[in-house]
Amino acid sequence: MTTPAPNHSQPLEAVAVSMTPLQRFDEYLQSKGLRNTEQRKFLIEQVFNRHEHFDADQLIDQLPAKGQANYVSRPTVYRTLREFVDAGLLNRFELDGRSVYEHDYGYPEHDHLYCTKCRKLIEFTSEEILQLRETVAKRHRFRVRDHRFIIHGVCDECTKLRNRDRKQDRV
Amino acid sequence: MTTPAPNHSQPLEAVAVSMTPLQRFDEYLQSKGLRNTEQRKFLIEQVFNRHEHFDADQLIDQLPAKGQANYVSRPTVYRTLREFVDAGLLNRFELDGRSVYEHDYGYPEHDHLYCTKCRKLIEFTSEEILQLRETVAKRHRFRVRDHRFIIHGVCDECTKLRNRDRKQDRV
DNA sequence: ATCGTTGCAAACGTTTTGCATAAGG
DNA sequence: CCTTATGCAAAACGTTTGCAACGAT
Repeated sequence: MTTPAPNHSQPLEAVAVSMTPLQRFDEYLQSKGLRNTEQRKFLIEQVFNRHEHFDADQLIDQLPAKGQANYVSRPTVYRTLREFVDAGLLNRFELDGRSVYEHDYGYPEHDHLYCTKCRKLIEFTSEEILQLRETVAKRHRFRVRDHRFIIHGVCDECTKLRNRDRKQDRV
Repeated sequence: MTTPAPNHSQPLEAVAVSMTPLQRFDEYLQSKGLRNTEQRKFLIEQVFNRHEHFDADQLIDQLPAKGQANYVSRPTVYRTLREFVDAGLLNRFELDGRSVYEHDYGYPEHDHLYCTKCRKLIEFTSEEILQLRETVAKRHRFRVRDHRFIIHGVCDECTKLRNRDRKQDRV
């Protein structure tokens, strides 16, 4: 399994919101006639506990194992992640052929730099990108829902590491 | 299987190149000490025959079936697509959890609008996106290799279709 | 003659499904 | 009580791999 590094060097500031993720999820469930179960409450807690990019496997690894308290089965994790996305709590995008999730609710819109060496995702915001998006969409009479912009390359730390290794090779 | 529509409404103009894809692939193979087989020659022909976005399954569907002349097995198709990408003939990107390919060699850099209704990919070029990419990368001391920018939404045709359906509903 | 390539079958990793049981409202 | 949610097992999906036979140079 490939696992992207869950950190990001420059955390963006949270946007002020009136409800906690749990409250907002409750509202979503009620509006849909769905139920808030122990598993869902527990997963909300686990997911919004810390701000990180993660995939389903990384989340499952951090959950209690089978037999332990608060165990949640793999299918339920997948089903619940989908609910979180539908509820607007999480953002999903594809990276290296699997789904990666990040906080959406109460978090500013942003895009990513992706280091192909250490698999770190670095967030950045850009106002121009939204303008550009609108310009292009208008030109094609296209109704924009959202976008994905990801810049692939090598981050500063990995570049430095590589340079250091090269120097050592020469000695 | 999900299959994106293979057309794109406004084809970009080909860039002038000195070699055909086959010639360029031959050069690549020789530089790597690899061999050009019947299967590879046939796949080059099939892939560069028409300009479309396609995934592995769509390509395989268009190839002769098992038992017929020029049959190429599924693993070989996958292995060859990878070679084409390595050789710079094709571009690969992820869409809805699978790999999509498009011509790279002799074709200008561009990004995509993706209609989530009809799954059509529409190409567009933007000079600002490269500038923006550089600005962001410099700010994070990031070494850019490339980027993916895809705008999700609904294309003009699908919007018109929907409006027409709504009108009919009212009658 | 060598060594890369092919087709087959089987595996892979991720995600989804059918179904019987459990539990929220 | 009614319906949604869960866990289990198994399937689905796109893709990759090991290997023996084949074929290009």
